[in-house]
Amino acid sequence: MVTIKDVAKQAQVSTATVSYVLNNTGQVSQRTREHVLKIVEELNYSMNTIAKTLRTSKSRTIGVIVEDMTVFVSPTIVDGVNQYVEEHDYHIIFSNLRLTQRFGHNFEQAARESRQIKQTIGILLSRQIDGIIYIGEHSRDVTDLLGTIDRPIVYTHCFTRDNQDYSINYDDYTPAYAVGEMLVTSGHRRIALLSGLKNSTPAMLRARGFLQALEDQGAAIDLNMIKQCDWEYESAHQAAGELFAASPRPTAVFAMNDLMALGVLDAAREAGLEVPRDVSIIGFDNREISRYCRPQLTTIEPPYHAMGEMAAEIMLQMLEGQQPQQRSHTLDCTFIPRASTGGMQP
Amino acid sequence: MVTIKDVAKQAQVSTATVSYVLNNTGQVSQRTREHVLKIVEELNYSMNTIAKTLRTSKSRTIGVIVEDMTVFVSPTIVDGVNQYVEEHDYHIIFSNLRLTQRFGHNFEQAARESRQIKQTIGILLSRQIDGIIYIGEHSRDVTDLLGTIDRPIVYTHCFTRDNQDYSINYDDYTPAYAVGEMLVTSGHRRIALLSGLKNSTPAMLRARGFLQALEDQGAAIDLNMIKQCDWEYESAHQAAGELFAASPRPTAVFAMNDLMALGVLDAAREAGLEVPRDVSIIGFDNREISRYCRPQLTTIEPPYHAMGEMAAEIMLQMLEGQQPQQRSHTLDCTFIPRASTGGMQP
DNA sequence: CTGAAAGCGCTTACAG
DNA sequence: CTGAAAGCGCTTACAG
Repeated sequence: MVTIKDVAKQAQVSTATVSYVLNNTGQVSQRTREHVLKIVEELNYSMNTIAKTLRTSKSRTIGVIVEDMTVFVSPTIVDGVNQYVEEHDYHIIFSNLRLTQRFGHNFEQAARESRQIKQTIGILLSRQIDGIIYIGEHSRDVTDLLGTIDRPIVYTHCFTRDNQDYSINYDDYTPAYAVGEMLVTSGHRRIALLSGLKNSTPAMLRARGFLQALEDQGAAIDLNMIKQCDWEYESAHQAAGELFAASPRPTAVFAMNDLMALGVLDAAREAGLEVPRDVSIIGFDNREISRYCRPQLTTIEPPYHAMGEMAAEIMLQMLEGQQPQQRSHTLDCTFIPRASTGGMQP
Repeated sequence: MVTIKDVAKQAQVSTATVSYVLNNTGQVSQRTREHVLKIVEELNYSMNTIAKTLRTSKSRTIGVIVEDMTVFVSPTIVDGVNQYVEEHDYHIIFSNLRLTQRFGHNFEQAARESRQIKQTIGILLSRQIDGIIYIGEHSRDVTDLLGTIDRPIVYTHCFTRDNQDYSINYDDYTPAYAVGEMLVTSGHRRIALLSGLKNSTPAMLRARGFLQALEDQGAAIDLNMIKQCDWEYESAHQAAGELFAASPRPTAVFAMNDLMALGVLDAAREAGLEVPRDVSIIGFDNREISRYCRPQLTTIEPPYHAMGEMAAEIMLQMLEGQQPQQRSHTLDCTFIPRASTGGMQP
């Protein structure tokens, strides 16, 4: 391995000078600089970042902790983080908690296992990461999960109580409001809502936005048309079956995610209803399946990539010594209109 | 930051002794050991891995290069790697080439951009990674893409010429053979094959296995029933449309991936054919969509997680100084029977 | 503009 | 069984 010392000897200068040239610090004459650079080239010198880190105690490495890599949101967020940091000459050291795989969706249990999380953090810290980006599997309160850490943390796809920390999430309320508004203005009056688990923040926000839109539009809210489901296909399939069997049945259904919307789609088919002629269906997430089911599903796309980028951006700002003003960021979703929605026939 | 020196002073021993205790090396009396450990605890000492790496030039960190994180195979493979290395007290430093996003599927271009890959590797190397695991976006020859590196490399979901290097892939031939065999034995005689791009290794192997099975079963191979597609929905949708319009039409279609199988599914519906009564359809990949389309798709699941684990296993073996015998590993796929296939009515 | 030297936090022959 | 000391490859006041 060729070191700065080899370069210095070969170039007949001190290691200090080589270091100055390499880092563009200090005052070095143009002549010396070029000479050193030539030798660096000749010797094919490559910096030992580890040594630099030990000396400067800056690793230019961000620890990225993802609750579960195999959940569909994770790769895109990680990709966003990765893209941003690489553009700024940082790197990522990666830890996958595998929370879902270990504990299923029993997050109470997982919370108790925060010991494991703390251990993971300890390991990352021992590698002198400059900060931590924590990527939640679903948007929820993770206060106290990580413990106190004397380094910058940015949360994304999750948050902490009272915005103690920096967090990047997306806006659930507005797109749900838009869906409600859109359905009413296109003539629907009997609109059903299939909710995710009720203790979930996104479910709450989406319900609130949706119902507010109905109210603002002067549309009656029929409590029988609001069904509590669990984010999964089957619960929605069953609930929609009941809705479609009732009389009068809904002419539009907003399911809080694409999986549930698929359940609705199948229930409609089984009830002999045609989509969107007889019933409009809207999902949330813009998962791949929403493009390949028939008819294609109108849905809402959360800005996962942008969340990753922004988490990285805020992190690097902090590492440059800035104190970003706003703690909590909420990015906009995109409405994806497809074939599963249509206006009511007059 | 509390260092080994602080511990040594507090414990009234030398830093050497502390190091011996921490690493379970050298001969330390039980008494001293316990005392040191107690101080370590009290001071909440945590190792500076960077310093250790500088000293030992072993970072216990693997560089993982993934061609594209957002391609569906990647998260699972990464997860496998990550799980294995963490269980063995290694870590991952992560780089995403974003090849598809930058160059689309124009891999000739991408190959020329191997300069960028080499730069990425340079950066990883400067961080003193112990080895590199390279994860391809699709199974293909990546010889010379990385250049020469004086550290262990393991390729997965791709390979190099003549098995120069260690590589982990899955077996394309056998499951394709099994599909052909299964279709013939369940009574099908007119069986269509929708191929991926012809210059692709998996497409070639799957075709070979499939056709061999037909031949071994004594089933006639009708060249009109073999269609060259491009892995995407639309090409398969169109090809299947033509197949179903012809007479006689196929009673079974093997599409080389799930996306194409969906195209076949839609073409069947449009042709008024019921699946599987009128036509059986089989895909490949076991993507999420294959479970949510109707009818659910019979398909084949490649062992992505196991590939990641095995890549990591081979890597760690090399890092422990072993020379694993076998260079090229081929793991088995799993057949996933679902509702889109059925036997021929007699 | 350049160099000598200390020091980042560890490990490891070596001596005792 | 334990300690003194060199050294991993860098950076950075400081002196000149």
